[in-house]
Amino acid sequence: MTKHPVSLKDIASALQVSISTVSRALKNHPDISPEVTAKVQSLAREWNYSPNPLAMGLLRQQTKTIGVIVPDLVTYFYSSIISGIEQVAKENGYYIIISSSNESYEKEKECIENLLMSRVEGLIICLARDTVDYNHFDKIINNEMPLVFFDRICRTSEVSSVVTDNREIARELTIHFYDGGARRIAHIAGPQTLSIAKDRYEGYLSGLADCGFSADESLIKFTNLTESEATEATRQLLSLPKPPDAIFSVNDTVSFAAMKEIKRQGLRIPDDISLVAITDEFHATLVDPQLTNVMHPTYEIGQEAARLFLRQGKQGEKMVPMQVVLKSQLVVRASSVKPT
Amino acid sequence: MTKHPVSLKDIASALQVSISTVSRALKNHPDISPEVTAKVQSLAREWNYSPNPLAMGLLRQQTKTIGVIVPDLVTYFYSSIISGIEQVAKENGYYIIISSSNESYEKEKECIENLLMSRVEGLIICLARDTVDYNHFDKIINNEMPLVFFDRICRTSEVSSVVTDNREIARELTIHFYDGGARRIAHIAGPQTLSIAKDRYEGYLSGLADCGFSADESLIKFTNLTESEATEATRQLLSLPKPPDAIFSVNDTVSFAAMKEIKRQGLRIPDDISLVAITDEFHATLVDPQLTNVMHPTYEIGQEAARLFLRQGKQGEKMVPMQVVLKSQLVVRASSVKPT
DNA sequence: TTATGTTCCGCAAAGCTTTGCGCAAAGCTT
DNA sequence: AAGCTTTGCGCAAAGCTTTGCGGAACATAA
Repeated sequence: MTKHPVSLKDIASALQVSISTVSRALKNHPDISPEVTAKVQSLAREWNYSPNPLAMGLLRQQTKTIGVIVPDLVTYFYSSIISGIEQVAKENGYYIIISSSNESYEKEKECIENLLMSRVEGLIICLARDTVDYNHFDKIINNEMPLVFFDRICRTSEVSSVVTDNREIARELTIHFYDGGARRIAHIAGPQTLSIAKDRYEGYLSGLADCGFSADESLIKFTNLTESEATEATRQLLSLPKPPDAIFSVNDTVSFAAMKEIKRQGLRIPDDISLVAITDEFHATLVDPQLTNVMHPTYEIGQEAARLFLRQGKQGEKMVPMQVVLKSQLVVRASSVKPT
Repeated sequence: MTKHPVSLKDIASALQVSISTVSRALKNHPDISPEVTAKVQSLAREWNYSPNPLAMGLLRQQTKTIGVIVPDLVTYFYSSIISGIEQVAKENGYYIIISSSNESYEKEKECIENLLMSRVEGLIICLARDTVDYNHFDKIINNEMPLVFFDRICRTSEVSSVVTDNREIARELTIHFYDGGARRIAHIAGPQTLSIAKDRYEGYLSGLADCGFSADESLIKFTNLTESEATEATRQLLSLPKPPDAIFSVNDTVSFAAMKEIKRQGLRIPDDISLVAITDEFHATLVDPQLTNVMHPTYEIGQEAARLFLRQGKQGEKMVPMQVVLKSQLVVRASSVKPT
């Protein structure tokens, strides 16, 4: 049993032919006689030969590797997006290296450096929460290296991206609250430097307007998306002289923090407060009452991001940044329908 | 701006010295004069040189890559274990390639083939649910390639592994039910081909014995760990003439399926039925009532698995399979304490 | 001046694969 | 039989890095 993987050289010396002959025989090159070809192929199969990706990479000057940076690894949202990326990547012969920025700007820069050192062919990135300037992408963009942002994006005129229709769904959702009987609709927002947070905030305002309301400053709380700030924001909202009768929270972390705080105070959902979560079906149906939720097509986001990436890799010519917008879905459950 | 990453050759030709001189200068080899060393290092820094991992891999005959196979990617349990692996791997200059077996035996074999073709240096694996024979690891074991199992393990006399104290925690948990007032303690078990399922089942029996009970066949249901079978098992238990007053479910999927079904039938937790979940804190505290849970040290499992892996890689001599057992923690919350 | 010793650097091979080109032998034509 | 084509294979370079060894240039000693 060979300790090391078998190479063309091994086959060549076993068969007393040259390495080039083996290489050609394996791809049925017409220069090689049928007899030799047969012998080579049969031995290659028997010994389970497969080309050394390192050597191929060196030769072709490509690593067939995509770097992926996400704010965290353990959330369903990101892990299922990664699954989507992985599937398309694998189908096209690519590997992915996954890094987590832990929502930190510094860590994000570090990840990029590391991935570039690993010679990834390009990057698929979801911005960290703390990322507020975008110059660290200069090097990548200038080198015309494939780059795709998803969910939290920036520099859209230069970089392709995949997003969901955040503005629109936030608007729908706000109107849904109104239709469900809510009249004081609060919003726990995220940092306005973050594209998704900004879009959802604007959608919220737009929805309010559609319902004939103007924004009430006291019903809008900005957070940094942490559980503790979200809890605090909820607490403040609930202690208002006239508390909200519905809360639209900007993402899943905030949604669940709000829900916990509402329950902790002994308030009833949706009777006292309607709630919508941005999360997946599993989590939405896990709790009582089941949560109306905005479901993102996470797997598809990943797939689209990978496809966008691959498209960039191909056309060496003129790269036109593209933006793919996927539709989220509002699934109405008990948490947002007030008893009549 | 160079389109391609800078190589030793680029620096060498810019400085009119040989490639070997550049290589040596970068590592402060005494053969190289201080002047040349200084020039080389300064240009290397300026041009942001970093060695090509492909070339290094080819030279050293190592890819610095660990293949990781998990049953699924989107569960907190596995994704946080992967985080742990990733951290230790990165610290030691290793990359990881993650594959999902989707709980399928066939897919697991396929993943192994693919990873071997990618020239991973070894594998860290959690067995798929459907894996019932273990011959597909022969090739890896015979080649003395580093291999570590975690959580769901096999061939322990040949392969190192990381597990939690399943038997013991299952026993404790059963006794905890008894102490909490339960007298008909049911168990929704998993396939007995799976090490963890078997261990927990045995721990359950042992705990019952400690409480002076013998096992009641009707209170034990075997499932394949899917949500649907778990729901069905719960339904059967609840429809017994004398239904259980506590349910110990073998894993998180089953735990939540059981909880949902119990609630669907309008039964109260813990008043009618006590429940313990095997899950993380986030999920345990998300629901009403908060669930007593068995918390696995997931991140540490990943770290330990990676460390075991690295230890194997080093000592080329005699490889002694090691088993690391980590302690799980039983965190008591409302779901298992019956009102007195 | 010659022999010996340093100092400082380059050559080349190895690791694996692909591919343009060259070359020998065999077959064919006239 | 001489010249041409075809067939079938090998050489070598390129992609990047490390490292043993050889060697030129200079310095020192006798």
